[in-house]
Amino acid sequence: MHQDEPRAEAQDEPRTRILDAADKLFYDRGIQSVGMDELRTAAGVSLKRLYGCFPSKNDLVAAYLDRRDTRWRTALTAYVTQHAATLEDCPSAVFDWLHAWFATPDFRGCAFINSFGELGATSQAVTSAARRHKEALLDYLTELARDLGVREPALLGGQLALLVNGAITTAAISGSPDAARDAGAAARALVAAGR
Amino acid sequence: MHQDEPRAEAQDEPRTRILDAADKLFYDRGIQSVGMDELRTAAGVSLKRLYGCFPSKNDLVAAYLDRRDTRWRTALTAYVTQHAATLEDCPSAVFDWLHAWFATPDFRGCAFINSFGELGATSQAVTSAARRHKEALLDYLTELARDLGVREPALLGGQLALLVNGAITTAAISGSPDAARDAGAAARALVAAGR
DNA sequence: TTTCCTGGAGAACGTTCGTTCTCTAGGCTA
DNA sequence: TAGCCTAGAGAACGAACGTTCTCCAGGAAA
Repeated sequence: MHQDEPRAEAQDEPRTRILDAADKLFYDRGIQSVGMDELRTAAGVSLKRLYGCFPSKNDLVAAYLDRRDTRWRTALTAYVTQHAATLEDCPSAVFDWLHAWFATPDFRGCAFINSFGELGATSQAVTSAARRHKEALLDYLTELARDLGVREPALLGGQLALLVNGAITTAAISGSPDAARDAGAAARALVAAGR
Repeated sequence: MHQDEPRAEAQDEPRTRILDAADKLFYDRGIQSVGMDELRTAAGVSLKRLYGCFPSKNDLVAAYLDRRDTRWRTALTAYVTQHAATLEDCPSAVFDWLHAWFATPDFRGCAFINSFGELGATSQAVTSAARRHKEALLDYLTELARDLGVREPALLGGQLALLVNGAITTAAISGSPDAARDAGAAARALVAAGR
């Protein structure tokens, strides 16, 4: 007799396996480059079950982006709250986390920017997912700016978001994580100037 | 008898029409979403001539990116040299030009970032085209920083590039050109701090 | 007029994709 | 054991893609 997993986990284990495979493949190679058949193979799941969990590829893409949004922002905020000793250290911690991400071997830019560039013109769902993600990032950074007691928190928050997005795309295209350092320095200068 | 165009122009008129159609369609909807047949129709050219000018879609994509690179950077530098009264005005002029671009009705982000997100993982040609484009932009901004007599021109140039790329992606996803204003203000603050 | 060459229109080919359908094996209930 | 339901494996389908091929009209050359 084999060991049984807990009920709830076993229940959506296929769904999780599919999402794991989608996350890896879609992020690595882009959405249109990955077929449902390859996805099925990677997830180790039958086509019937794949379409049972996600009625269409669009649904799977939406779920992929949704899960990636929460995971990415959770990882960022967790790192910042854990590694920033003081409030003043928070902006630097953001870019430290980015630097570590950029140095990851399979880093390939922002999934939302990539998806938007690929499908934004044809898929309203992708566009709004990207918009929600970037708005949530902006909200977080604006809140951070507000906590810093800066003169115009909305302005600084927006500028930090520009630096984050610029660093991500630059690091992806250049293939080097250095952009995070320049961005961090710029962020510190902007915070200092905004007081 | 109809009027004859000049020889050289008539010679590659089909090529130009193809590139014009490719520029519009690829930029508007992404590369993989546009088929060669639709391109042929938009260019008003036979399939035979299309494949005579560009032996494969990859070649057309490369030519599309190449022409867009030179046009984009030419337009930027022309605007800056024309609208910046003093050297100090140059950074602001860069972001003024971006703002005007963002407000264009068919603005849809950076063609190179979009192409990279879509095909960077599968096409070495697209990756290196994007890399060359961003490096050329970085060189221009670094030169600009050097002319401003700043302490670390390479650092400031890189930071201006981050702001430019961040503003482009943010404007594209948010659908608003406001990012250019925040980026311009950040650029001025960074220039002032770098002296 | 006949022949030859160019180029256009679009049919055709082979592949790939998203999605559905068929067939079958195996486990549960009676 | 007999009947039934589930789910897996993968064939099948219709559409779309990149690319090539066929056919034919029309102009230049002799």
